[in-house]
Amino acid sequence: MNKTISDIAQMAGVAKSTVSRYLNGGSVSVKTKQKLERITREAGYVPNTFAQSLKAKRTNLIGTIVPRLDSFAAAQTMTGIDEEIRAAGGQMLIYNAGQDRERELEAMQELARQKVAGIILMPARVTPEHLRIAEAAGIPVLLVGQGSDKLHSVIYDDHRAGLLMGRYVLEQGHRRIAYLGVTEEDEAVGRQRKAGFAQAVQECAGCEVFYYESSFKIADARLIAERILEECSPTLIVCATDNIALGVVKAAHIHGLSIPHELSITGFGGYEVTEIIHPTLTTVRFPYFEAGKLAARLVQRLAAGEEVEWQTILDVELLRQESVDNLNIRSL
Amino acid sequence: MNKTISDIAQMAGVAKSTVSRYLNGGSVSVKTKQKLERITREAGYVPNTFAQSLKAKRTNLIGTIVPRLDSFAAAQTMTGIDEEIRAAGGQMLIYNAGQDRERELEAMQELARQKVAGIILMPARVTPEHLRIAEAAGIPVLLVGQGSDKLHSVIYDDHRAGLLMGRYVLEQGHRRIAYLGVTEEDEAVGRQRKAGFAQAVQECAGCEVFYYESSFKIADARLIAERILEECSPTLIVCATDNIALGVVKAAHIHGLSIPHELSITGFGGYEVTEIIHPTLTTVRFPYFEAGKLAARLVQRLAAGEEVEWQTILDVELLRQESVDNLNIRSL
DNA sequence: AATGCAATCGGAACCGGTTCCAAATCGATC
DNA sequence: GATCGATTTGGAACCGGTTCCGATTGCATT
Repeated sequence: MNKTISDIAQMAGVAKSTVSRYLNGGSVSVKTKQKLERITREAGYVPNTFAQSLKAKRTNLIGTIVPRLDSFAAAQTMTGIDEEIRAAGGQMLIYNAGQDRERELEAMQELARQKVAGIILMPARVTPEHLRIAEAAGIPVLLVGQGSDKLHSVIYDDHRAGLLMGRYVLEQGHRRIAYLGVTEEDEAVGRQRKAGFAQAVQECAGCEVFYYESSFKIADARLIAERILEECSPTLIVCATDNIALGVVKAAHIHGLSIPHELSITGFGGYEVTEIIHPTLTTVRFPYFEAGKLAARLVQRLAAGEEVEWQTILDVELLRQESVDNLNIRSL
Repeated sequence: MNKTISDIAQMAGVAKSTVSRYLNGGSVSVKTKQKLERITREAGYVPNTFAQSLKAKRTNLIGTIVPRLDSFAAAQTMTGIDEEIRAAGGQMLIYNAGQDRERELEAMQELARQKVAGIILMPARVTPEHLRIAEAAGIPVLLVGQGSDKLHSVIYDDHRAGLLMGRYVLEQGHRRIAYLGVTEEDEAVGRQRKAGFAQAVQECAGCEVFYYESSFKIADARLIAERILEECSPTLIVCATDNIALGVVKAAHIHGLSIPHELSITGFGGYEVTEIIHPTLTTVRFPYFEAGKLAARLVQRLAAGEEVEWQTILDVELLRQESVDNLNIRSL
């Protein structure tokens, strides 16, 4: 049913090499060019991608491995990647790892099998296994969100994000603070953000901080928040992600605590929802979309054999909104 | 650098047809089986997908065309599709149409070119162009969210959703209501939901309803909400999507209106955020995830040449939450 | 009209698999 | 040890393109 290049060649009475040359802009006489134009159009000819890739030994696909599809950060990053790749005439193949390291590794191998031009990976943690597979794959692998000294990466300044947030809330007069973080297995979110925050705390005398840990899920965060409220009744809870902050907001509502007067809350991420809820959530904006665009550009340059910067650190921005009370004013 | 089947054959001292047979579970003696097992492992052989697909003339890819990547509904649906396809050993290729009909059509053609096994399409509207391309593509196309008498589809009971919501809010005593909908070009969201709601209104005497229209964007909804509040000061605003409802919630906060006592608000969708915000949003839950799973199953069966039900209507569920005031109690 | 050069074209090989068919091998039986 | 049938194997064709190379054609020049 679908026409092949040989069919076209036969219909036009030329060799298939001529048809191929016509299709790829090789030297073809005006006469045959016109004839082939007509025939390919009438026959509705579309070249077979596999045959092309088989010969070319490559594709214009960029594989993207995301931890999950239904997260704001992942969605924004994917949108950025997609926009950039499409502009360059390529395509994005999305692989959902479902927050499972095994599947992340499988995905890399599978994408390598499919000879994608490059892989963009958003891992929770970079393990030696990742490096091994990336090396064996023989195609460029670029990390987003987590750095590595062995792979190219686009990362956020998580340390500075923590520092900015820490300094800001201390400025606002908070001295009894709970930090609700995530596992330290996550270098960027788990360690760096916390480290930045801890540095800010160190710069300030007489501040008591209680560290807690949650998963990335809203429901989990909410449960831990209840424990925090019982155990140490802080004036503020700094949450490692906006989603965690949403869980804490929920817990505060349930406890009947008004935000920010009875409990201040902050997040990290800059999710759209932070501006929608009331009060709006003070957070640090991470440029997910821009990271996606940049990652796509870089991985395409890598695929083309160019040298690119080893690591790009994207800047973050503190968004001062309504969920943090200014204790200085109140105590006047 | 990458080994081919011929390399393996040479190393093992057999014909490449034997290697192929070994790989695909054909009849091979125990001895050569063991030898090939060892050699393929040591050589790290991985078959070339293109060569396989070229011969097989098909892939195990399912193409998914979404209107946008950063929407709750799309993310949930994609997650469902992905889960189901992965379980069947297939893969999902995501195409982001960016809410642009032209790109939707392009995507269909491009996916057809790549000989995907089937296409899952989430269109805002089904046009004759869609049907034409779907027909020409020669591969199964399944719609999610919008129906058509020419294509297989998985849809939601939008009419019933509107009806349920309408009846519920009328039960709660609301008689001065604004309905903030979307363009009627969108058959499901724009027409059916509104029609269901309108039917409920018809069943009830003495109810005044004001119809407005917004885009799907939170920011737009917020602007229109301000106009609604000025123009007709309803006791309740029924919004065609949860995102629109979020925009209205925002506007209400800005106007200092307390929800639900001074203004009740409802949405449609059942986005996660509706349970997080305070007050929680009364809405109708749409089974996006289940729709994705079902769509994936169906499109795979279609790809296998099986007959499947032409249209599946998934049921919706009213979620009574806190954003609707019960006027009956108040007026006692 | 013969010559030379560039533009155009056809044929064949190749990419890396799968599959068909015929040939070779094997073990069991007589 | 010859015969038979079942297994196993090798060879070749094929999928649908691209590309190399040599042959043909066209055109301008002498």
